[in-house]
Formats: sequence, C-alpha cells, structure tokens
Amino acid sequence: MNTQAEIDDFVLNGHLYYIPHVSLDCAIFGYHDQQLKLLLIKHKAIDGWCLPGGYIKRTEKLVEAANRNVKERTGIDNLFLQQFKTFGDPNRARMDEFDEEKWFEATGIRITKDNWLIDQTISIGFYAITDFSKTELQKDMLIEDCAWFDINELPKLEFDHDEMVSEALHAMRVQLYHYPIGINMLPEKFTLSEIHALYETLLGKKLDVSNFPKKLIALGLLKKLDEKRSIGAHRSPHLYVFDKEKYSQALKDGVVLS
Amino acid sequence: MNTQAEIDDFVLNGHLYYIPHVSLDCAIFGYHDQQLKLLLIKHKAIDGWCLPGGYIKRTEKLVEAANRNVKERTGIDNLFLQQFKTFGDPNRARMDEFDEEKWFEATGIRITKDNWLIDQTISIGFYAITDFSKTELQKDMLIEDCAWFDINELPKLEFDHDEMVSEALHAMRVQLYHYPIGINMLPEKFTLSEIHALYETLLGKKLDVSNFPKKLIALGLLKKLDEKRSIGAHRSPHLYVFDKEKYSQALKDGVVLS
DNA sequence: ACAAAAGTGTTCGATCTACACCCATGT
DNA sequence: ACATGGGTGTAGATCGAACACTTTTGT
Repeated sequence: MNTQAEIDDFVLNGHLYYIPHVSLDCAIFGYHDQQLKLLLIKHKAIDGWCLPGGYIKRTEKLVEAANRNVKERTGIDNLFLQQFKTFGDPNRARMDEFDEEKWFEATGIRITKDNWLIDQTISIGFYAITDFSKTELQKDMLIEDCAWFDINELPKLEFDHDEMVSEALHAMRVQLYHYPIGINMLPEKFTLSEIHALYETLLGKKLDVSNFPKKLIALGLLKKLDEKRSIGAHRSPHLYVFDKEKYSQALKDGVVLS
Repeated sequence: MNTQAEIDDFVLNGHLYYIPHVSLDCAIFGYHDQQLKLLLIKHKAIDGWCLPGGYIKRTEKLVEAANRNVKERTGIDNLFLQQFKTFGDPNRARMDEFDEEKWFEATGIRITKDNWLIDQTISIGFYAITDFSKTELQKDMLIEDCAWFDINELPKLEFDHDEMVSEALHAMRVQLYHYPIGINMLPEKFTLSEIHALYETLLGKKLDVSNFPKKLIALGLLKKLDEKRSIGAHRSPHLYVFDKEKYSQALKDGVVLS
C-alpha cells in the first residue's frame, strides 16, 4: 500500500480480490538478549496500538496471506507463522463506530457505511517468533508507527487484540514444549548459555542450568563444535550448532522438552 | 431450515443475518461399546458425504454457531465443541462449479452465480465427542441423509473434509492427554473396564490395564463407590463416578495422562 | 589468587512400564 | 474345579529437580 492509487483501489475494489469479512492478525514475538518483545503497529486511521494484520487475497493460502501482510506492514519477511485460533465474537471489532473524518485524513478517500471494509469480520490469529535485532521495520502508507514493545510493558490494545496476545503467548509456550525452536533466534553457532537464556525468556521462567542442555543433547538436536568463543575474562564457552536433520525431524514429529 | 419459506429467505437474504464468506464445519466423534464413529451428512444438493456445518449468525459467538448448526442438521444438542483449525486454501471448496439443476431440485429455489452462497468461503473447524447410542438423528429439509460411520471405514468426503477429519482426530487425541473426558461418554456410574475401553478406542491404541486407572485415581478424578455391578459369570466390578469438582478443575487447568 | 562464568556429576525421589499374580463369580 | 474377566503389587528402568562441584580465563 504505497501509492494513493493503490489505496483508492483497495478501498473501492478490494472486495474483488480480497475475501471480505475475513481478516487475520499476527502476534510477532521478538527475542534478543534476554528480552521478549511484541511487534505492534498504529494505523493512521485508528487511535491506539494493534497487532499487524490485514486481508486475505482470494488466491492465497492463509499462511501466505499472513506472511504478506506482515511484510507489507512491517518489512519483516520469511517468518514461520503458526495459526493458533480464530476470533469471531460479534463485538470483537466494531467498525460501525469508526471516525469517518479521521479515516479520510489517513487514507485520502471517503469510506461510506456500505463499504466492504466496514462490515463485521472474523479474524484468524497467527503467531511467530523472530530475532528483533535482525529486523528492519518499514511502514507502509497507512501505518503511522510500528515498534517493538517489551512483553511486560504492553499498552492497552484496540479491539480484541489483548485477548489475542494472551492466547498467542499461551499457544507459543505450549508449542515450545513440543517443538524445537531457535534456528531463527540464535546465531548459527551459539553457546549453551545463549540457548538457555532464549528458552528462559520465552517461557518466562527459570530453567536449571545443568538439566536443560542435557535434554537437547540427548535428543541429538545440538552438535558440539571443536571451536570456542572468547568472551574476555572468563572461561571460553563451546560453540554448538543445530543438527539440521534432527531439528526438522523434531519439527515434524514433535518432542517433549520440560 | 424446515419450511420452503425459510429456505427461500436463507438463500435470498441470508447475507443480512449470516456472515458471508465464513462457514464452520464440525467433526463429531461418537463413541459407544469400543467403537469410534464419525457423524456425516449428505446434502440433497451435493453428491457425497460431508461434515455437518453451516454459517454463522452476525449475533452469535463462534461456538454458539457451531452448536446451532449441529443441532439444526442432526438433532444433537449440547456438545462440547472445540475449535481446532481454520481452513482457507483457495481451492478448498469450489462452489463455482456447482450443479445448478441439482440445487434447484434440492432447495426449490434457483441460485444465481452472484448469490452470497456461491462466493469463496473460509471454514472454521470444530470437533466434539459424544455417545452415539444416546443421540437421535434428525434431518432438516436440505439434508438427504445423516449417519454415523466407523472411523476406519469412512467414505471419501467432499471438498477438503478429509483433511479436516484427520486434523480433528489429531487435535482430539492430543487434547485427550491434557484434559479429562468421559463425562458425556459413560454412564454416570461406570467400571474401570469401561473407561479403559473408552480411552483405548479414542486413542486407537492399547493402554496397560493396571497402570491406566492408577493415574486417574491418583489425580483424584475418579471416586470408587461401595456398589458393584453384576455381570454374570464373573467377578462383579466396582463402580466409579467422576469427582465433579476435580473434573472441572482439570478441564480448566489441564493434566497429563499418558 | 581471585572473581566470574562455563560446564559436569551425583543424589534422591517420583514416575512409568511391564508383567505376574491373586480375587470373585457362575457353571 | 475351572474359565473368565476384575483388580493389585512390585521390580527395574527412566526421568527430573536440586545442588554442589570442577574447569577455564583474564586481571
């Protein structure tokens, strides 16, 4: 959505190539350096923060639509997005009370009450995890702001997005116990401390230093390298890599990590 | 949908009180006597078997809509329906190739290509488990047939409903490990053998006779009664009931049953 | 020598698995 | 007495939590 012509076309004819009444929203968790953040956006036409989301093209699969929307709105590409729940309570997002003037200012086009964008929608929720330090946020024309917020200092979100975040966080943590993650959040070669901190932060709780790596190694997910990394005045930690084969096997079959 | 007037109104004006482009489908598993079945319906206007489903009223919550649809189509009421996944692949259900004549015969009304029912839809999947021997199936006017099929002898289903069934079965089995079930599938007072057979059938595998009840009793979910049931030429088994309080607690908090 | 961080072992108890065994009942 | 299904006990293996210990490195 980068030219006025595109916006006009979207507003007037969008129902022809998007599926009306159905949207999606993405809770994108960002990890770096023991911090867990969430990506939020502020639409020019809406006061307050939201999850990034949008509509689904008639030719797209759902997960493709989720990826496209995240990329268009925030610049982030190639996320591993997971569907977690669909939201459809009748009062989840009342667009019939929207501020017509504000929308005109923001979009440069008048939206009438019978426009396809105004009708009730259900929304499919996705989540993903990424390394926020590796992302470069780019806004599109309809986005006023786009930023990472610490998971413990989230503002009140619009619509039912607070509920979405809490469900997404829950789904993500449950999945963590059953599928390996990390390949996108860690450098290719990493230390045990790094992956340990990653899991502690994502799960929001302490994990025993000694027991935690045992499981990953017993599962064969981690391979120890002969290299070490110098970290100054301390013992040099070994470097590890994921065993790609075992890793993708575990992604398919599931594992149990307590 | 029990009069021609209702059908006409649904076809012509349904988009006013239902959300277009969004439907739901329900995989209803039925257990009885060590058999696991699935409820399928055959629409008058469609060759072949489908999951029961339908549209969502603009005033309904999703789970309410699922319950209403199941009740309308099959007569079954008060199911505990669980959302498991939303399906939206572009080619999941091509209604643009529908058989116009057949639809006319079935519904008594001509549906044009621009009717709200013909456009592409996404579908929200729900599943539930019930005791099929306690249900009385009732069809509505648009349903030609409605029956329980053994889970291992399912016909090929229409649209993407085969995929839905396999995802529903997987979701149901995963949930079984984390939440207690049984209150709707067993008589109020039941024997250990009965609940054992239930779990074996739903999970599709053998569970150790001795270890299985220990867990349920250790969790406090089962209470032993002082009564026994006479079963003819064998030792009389004890009767058990669920501890309602512990049971609903476990439904909320989750448990682990291996 | 020391501080700080990396990394390893070891114990204890809980839990799971498999299997063998005893009990009750009607014929 | 015995066949049949109900029901219990236990030995061994495995798993997980907790915590103390050793190793490495730069100052």
